Formats: sequence, structure tokens, C-alpha cells
Amino acid sequence: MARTQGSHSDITGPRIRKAALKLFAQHGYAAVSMRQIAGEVGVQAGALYNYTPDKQSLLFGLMHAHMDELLSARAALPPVDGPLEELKQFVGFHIRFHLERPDEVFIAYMELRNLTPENFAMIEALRRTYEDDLEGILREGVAQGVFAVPDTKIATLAVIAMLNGVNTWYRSGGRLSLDEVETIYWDMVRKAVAR
Amino acid sequence: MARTQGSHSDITGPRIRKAALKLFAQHGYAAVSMRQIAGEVGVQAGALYNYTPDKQSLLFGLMHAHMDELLSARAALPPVDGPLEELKQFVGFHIRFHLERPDEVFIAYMELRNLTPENFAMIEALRRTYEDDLEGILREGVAQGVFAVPDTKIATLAVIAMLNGVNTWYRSGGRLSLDEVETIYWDMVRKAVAR
DNA sequence: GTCTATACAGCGATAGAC
DNA sequence: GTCTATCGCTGTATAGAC
Repeated sequence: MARTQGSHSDITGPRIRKAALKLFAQHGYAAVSMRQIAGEVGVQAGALYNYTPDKQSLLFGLMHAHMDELLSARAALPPVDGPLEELKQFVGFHIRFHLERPDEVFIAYMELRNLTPENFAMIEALRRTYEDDLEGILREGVAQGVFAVPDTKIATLAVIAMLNGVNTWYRSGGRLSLDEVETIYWDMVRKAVAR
Repeated sequence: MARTQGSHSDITGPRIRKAALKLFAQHGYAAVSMRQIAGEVGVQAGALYNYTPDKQSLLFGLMHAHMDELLSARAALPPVDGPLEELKQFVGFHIRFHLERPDEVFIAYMELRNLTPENFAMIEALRRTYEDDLEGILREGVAQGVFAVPDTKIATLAVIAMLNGVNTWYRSGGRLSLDEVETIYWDMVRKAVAR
């Protein structure tokens, strides 16, 4: 049956989140209007408010979902043996997970300052959990004499910063395959924390 | 003599740039209004247009000045002997230069997408010059057998990404001195590119 | 659930007085 | 060089018809 008016539900909620994700990543949260998001979905601006109380909740929902997925995907990895193998697994996981979600990652880093203080605190806590996970690996490696880093907290942040950099330049179908990228970064990380 | 109206020049131009820098870094270019900038300076919004043709030029001017300073400060460093010493000098320079200008650095990375295409291309070219400088060091080191990296371009980006991370957590007066930070990062970079 | 219409505030930028 | 006033537009969010 043809419709004379807009899309009439179906799966409007997910489509709104998808459109917001794309537009926020492209132009930035502050630069994107509710009208633009509605236009992308094919509804009028007012209709968005059936799915989100306001624009801020839309942003927070996207970031929260992303962090939840990150932590549960990480938790679902199979156990491996010893700090060196754990670190290698972490590097590979981090690169792949983030390269699969460039828009979510971009928003998660760029739009932190557009969260309300309460929302910011919640996202930061989740990010901190992820960092602590890596720091635990480094700490154990140092304790076992497998790694030698001057400061495990800084090494944690340095490794994550280095790995996050991949998202700024990697394009699938480019010069390097995902496997090659993983190998190259693992080589640098491994040496950086080595004895 | 008391004035019944606003600030009457003095050095309004620099004060506008300083206010814009602070506000753009704090809230983001798109979220900051010309009225806010004017309020910070203590003039009315219309007065800003004696100093900048529009908001975009204000942003571009800040970013361009920052990149120019980066490149000329880098060029002014004394010559040192061999790739290892050159890399060490680069690491120390990069960390210090960027930690001294947190707002400029933040804007230079976060507001790229708010530049017009022409302005974006100019800033990117300057950034590229800086990266090529580091890549030259790595390449020479590899040629001399001092370094071993699988890919000098990626190693360049990885090192810069790692070093840029310092700005997200370092606070002067914190747990670590600037010298300690420099030592810690140099240790990790040195090992990451080592044979 | 979506539409149209609208309230009300704020935006960048300009004009003309002083 | 700064002010006041204003243009034309866009922003988020809401109300009520269908």
C-alpha cells in the first residue's frame, strides 16, 4: 500500500540513530541540526521526538552503545596464555574493532565535550575500564619480567594512542591489508614494551 | 580618562584571537558564537568584523599561525649527529612544543572538518611537511641500520600519534615532571623503532 | 507515529550613528 | 573603532490535527 505521508515507523528508531551517527561523524554534533537528521531519515523534525527526548540523548545513546559493545566484545575473547600473548591479542582486537566502526570511534573521541557532565562521567568510566584492562596486562608482564616499561599507566595510554592513530589513515583496499597493519603495529608495540 | 563605550582598540585584535582560541578549544568552533567571543573580549559582536572578515577566517588564522610556529620552531633546532640523536631531539621537541600550547593543538586536530576545503588543504600541506621531516629521520636510520621499522610512513604516524597522546593526560604540577615524561616517551619510541 | 505549524531564542553578518 | 539596531535565517522543541 502506498503511503501519502512519511515512513510510518517500521524501524524508524534504528534509522534515526544510524543517520545521526553518520552526520555527527561527518560534521560534528554541534553543526548538525535535528532537521538534517530528520531529512536523512525521510521524516519531519518533530517525528524524531517520538524516539529521543532531545538531541543530547541521541548523542549519549550512540556513545554509550559503542562503549558497551567494545567492552563486551573484549570480554568475549578467548583466554590466552601469558602477558605477551595477551598483549598481542589486545593489539589485534583493538585495531580490528576500531577499524570496523570508524564513525562510532570518531564520535566517541571528538564529541566528549558535547556531553553533559553527568553523561561525560559515565562514558569516561567505561573508557577507564577498558584502559585498566590493558594496564593489567602490562603490569603482569612487568611483574613476570617479560616487559620493561618505566610507567605502566603511561605505557597504557601510549599504546592506545598509537593504535587509535590507525583510524586516521587506514582505508580498506589501500596499500596494506588488515593483517599487514596488525603485524606492523604488533611489531612496534611489542618492541616498545620489551625488556 | 574613563570611557563611556567599549575598549577602543589598544590591542583588540590579539585579544579577539586569544578569546576565540580559548572558546573554540573549550566548546568547539561550531558551538561558539561571535557574540560569545565578543563578550569574552568586552566588545559588541559587530566590532569583531573590524578584525576578521568572518568566523571561518578567525579559525583558519589560528590554525595557520599554529602550524607556522611549529614548523619554524622545528627548523630552528640546532643540528645533531646521526638518526638516533635526531629522533631523540624530535621526541623532546614535539612533546614540549605541544604541551606548551594545549588549546592550539586541540583545535588543530578537532576543527579540521570545520575548515573550508581550500583552507583544509593548506593546513594539511603544513602538517604533511612536519610528518615528512620525521619520516626522513626514520628512513635515514633504517638506511644506516640504526633503526628497523617495517614501514617508515606508518612508523611516522604511529610515533606522532603516541606523542600527541601526552596532551590528553599531562597536567603540569602532576605526578610527573616534564623531564620525566620526555624520558619515558623517548624510552618507548627508541625501543619501538630499534633493531 | 507522523504531519503541519509555530513559539521563541539565537545565529552570522551588515548598516549607519557617533 | 565601537556602538546600537536590525535583516534574514536557522536552531530545538512542542502542540494539536490526522
